[in-house]
Amino acid sequence: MQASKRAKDPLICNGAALRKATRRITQLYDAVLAPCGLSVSQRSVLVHIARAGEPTMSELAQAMVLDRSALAHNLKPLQRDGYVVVRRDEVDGRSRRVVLTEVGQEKLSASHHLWRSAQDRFEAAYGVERAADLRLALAEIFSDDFAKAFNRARAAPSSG
Amino acid sequence: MQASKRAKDPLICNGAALRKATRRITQLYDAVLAPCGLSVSQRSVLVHIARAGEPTMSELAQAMVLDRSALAHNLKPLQRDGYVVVRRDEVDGRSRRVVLTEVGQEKLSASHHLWRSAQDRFEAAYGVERAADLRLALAEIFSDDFAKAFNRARAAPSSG
DNA sequence: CGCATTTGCGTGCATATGCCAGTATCAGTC
DNA sequence: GACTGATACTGGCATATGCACGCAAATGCG
Repeated sequence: MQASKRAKDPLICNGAALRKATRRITQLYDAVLAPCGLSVSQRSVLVHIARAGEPTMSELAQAMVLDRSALAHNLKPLQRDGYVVVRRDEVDGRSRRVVLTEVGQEKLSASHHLWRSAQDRFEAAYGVERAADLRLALAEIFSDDFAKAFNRARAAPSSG
Repeated sequence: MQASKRAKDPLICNGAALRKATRRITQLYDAVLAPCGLSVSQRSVLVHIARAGEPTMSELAQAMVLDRSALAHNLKPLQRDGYVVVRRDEVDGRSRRVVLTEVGQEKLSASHHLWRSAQDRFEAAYGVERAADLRLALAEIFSDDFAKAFNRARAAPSSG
């Protein structure tokens, strides 16, 4: 009956399960973050920029496990709202560096307590330790090494 | 690596981690599924329809943890390609029932070995048991009960 | 220095996802 | 049987995501 019982079923797609969980968590976090006007997705971009300093488009896309063109699209609303600016790299004219503006930094700071609230709620429901373990598992999965291992792994000869 | 060490950091957003892992897995699975012309997302819709029989839009959306309007949009390419049809419910004229066509069933069957290949690769890299545990964790997270627990867990006291 | 290749991005198109407003339909009331 | 409220769905708008293709700039080669 329960979906949780069925989840052990090897016929359940890992990708579909991941997508469903992501949709749910995005909804829950977005609802909590709503008052500050940032979505989880948008806040994640600002966090990654702040973490990296002034990354190029490629560096930022790589860090976010995001397609370059998708990143370019995602930056548009953030540029429009004045949270980030993109400028040509001084050394390599092909590269663009993404920079967090003052307004963007303030917005990010202002979003922190709301994000913390959402995170706390998640961990109250799921468990602090379990959440940390989950993040570790997810970090392994989205790592470049994992993608390499996936692509190296030949499909197991199905019994038939 | 540092990335995996940092994942334990309580300042890492669970939502962002989930989104990154989902983007990665979607890319990996989609690449394997490409020959059959279905994406993980599209195949997941067909799987859920097959599993449910002839669900209404609401039932299908609920099962997929997907917004009703999002589901309606997602069905359009599948209708256009003749994999599903949507018809009014005989009893309740407001409801629409989503039905898998012959072509849709064949497409789903044809995609199975490709999906199995992707799933096997994932589990070769991540571990069969660990994958089953992950699906269980994800199923817990996207369950309605979890959403209720999340929404109950409020730090701020409600006036009433 | 001039040209072919490589590299870093942006654009256009298609799909994915969600919110809100509007429409159609059903159930209950008088 | 018309009015009222609830329910199921659709459409419009905005963002998210990725692929194919084209542009601009750096690099390698003669």
